[in-house]
Parts: sequence; C-alpha cells; structure tokens
Amino acid sequence: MKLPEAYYLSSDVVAIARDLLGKYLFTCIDGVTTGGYIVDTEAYNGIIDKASHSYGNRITPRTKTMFEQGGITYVYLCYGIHEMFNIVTSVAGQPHAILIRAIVPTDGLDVIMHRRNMDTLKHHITRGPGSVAKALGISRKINACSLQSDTIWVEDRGLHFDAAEVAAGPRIGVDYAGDDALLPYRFYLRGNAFVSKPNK
DNA sequence: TCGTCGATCTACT
DNA sequence: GTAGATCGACGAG
Repeated sequence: MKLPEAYYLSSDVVAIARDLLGKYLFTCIDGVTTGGYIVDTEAYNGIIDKASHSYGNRITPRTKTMFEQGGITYVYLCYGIHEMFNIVTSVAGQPHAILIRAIVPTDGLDVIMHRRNMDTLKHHITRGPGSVAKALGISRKINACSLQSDTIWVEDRGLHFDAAEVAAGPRIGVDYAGDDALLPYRFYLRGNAFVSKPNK
C-alpha cells in the first residue's frame, strides 16, 4: 500500500507532483492516525528554480534535507509561524521537493478538528500548506523523516483523476522568483472546496 | 550584529 | 480587505 522508495527517485519532480493528486497522506503522531487524499501540490525544481530554497545550490542547516535522497520529508518554518510540509524527490545531491498545499481529510477527523480548534468540519480546515501541517500534527520534529516509516507515509488507494479534472497553474506566493514564478508547477483539482486560493 | 523579508493564516474591521 | 504574529536565512555594514 505504501508508495515504494523507488517512486520518489525520479528526476521529473513536476510529473511526480501531478501524480500525487489523489494519493493518501497519513501521519501517526502519539499513536493517533490522521490523513486524507492530496488535492493541491507544487513542484520545486532544484538549483535552477529561483522559487526554491535550494536555488543556486544553497546548502544551509535548513535546506540540507532537500539535498538528501528522495522519499523523505522536508519541514520548515515560514513567516515565523507556519510549518510547511514537503516531500523530497530525486537522487541525493538533486534538491527537488513537492509542497503539499491541501488535502481532503478522511481519517481521524475528530483529532484534526481538535488540532485546528474547530468543532465542525469547515472546508478551510486543511486548505493551504500551513493548515495541512497543523491538521496532521506535522512539525519540524519530523523533518528528514523517511516516508517508509510508520510516522508519516503516502498510500495509493486507486483513486485517480483524469486530465479534465486537474488544472495546472503558477505557484502561489513566489513573486520574488521573477520568470520562474510563472512556471506551471502547481497542480490541483478543479473547483475542489479544499483547494486553496484560485481553484478554477 | 542588525534589518529585511519570506513556498502564510487568522482575526478583526 | 488588511494587519499582525514571529523566526530562520541572508546581505549589508
């Protein structure tokens, strides 16, 4: 059921970002399992991508996780507040990553609502990368964690969307990246209520 | 060492 | 619609 390590080793990070739509992401934190299926992703294409932290081969204590072999997590803090969850792909030395922007929650809904301080399931509960991480209990403690572990993993449950349901567009919040901000590296389900920002 | 800015979200007006 | 939260990385000095 878990996607095998080989799935993450491809050098085509954009293709993996597209393929991850409909895959199920789970975490098991403190013995509680929560998860759902992915409906919004963004690809970050290594050292030539101005929007990526690893642009220009920049290696810091924060970004070194991205330079490891694919199939692990990359979790970092943004705006001092939000934890962002990424999946690292490709081989060691090639810092590709995929940001998970939104999921449709399916498992552990009561725990997810509690983590998000909500008493009903509103659509924005897992909309946006900061919200996804918080809903699933993801923090920097599970940075560089293997996706073959029993803490966090991705499953294929046979859910599939055809081309008409999937949209591609420019990534969100990367205006500083110049031309690279225009690349169609974001993939999402057209019109899905859990998808953030423009979702048409 | 300091100041600026970021792969953002929420609460309030 | 927009201000505020709040910390790590980076460039200037």
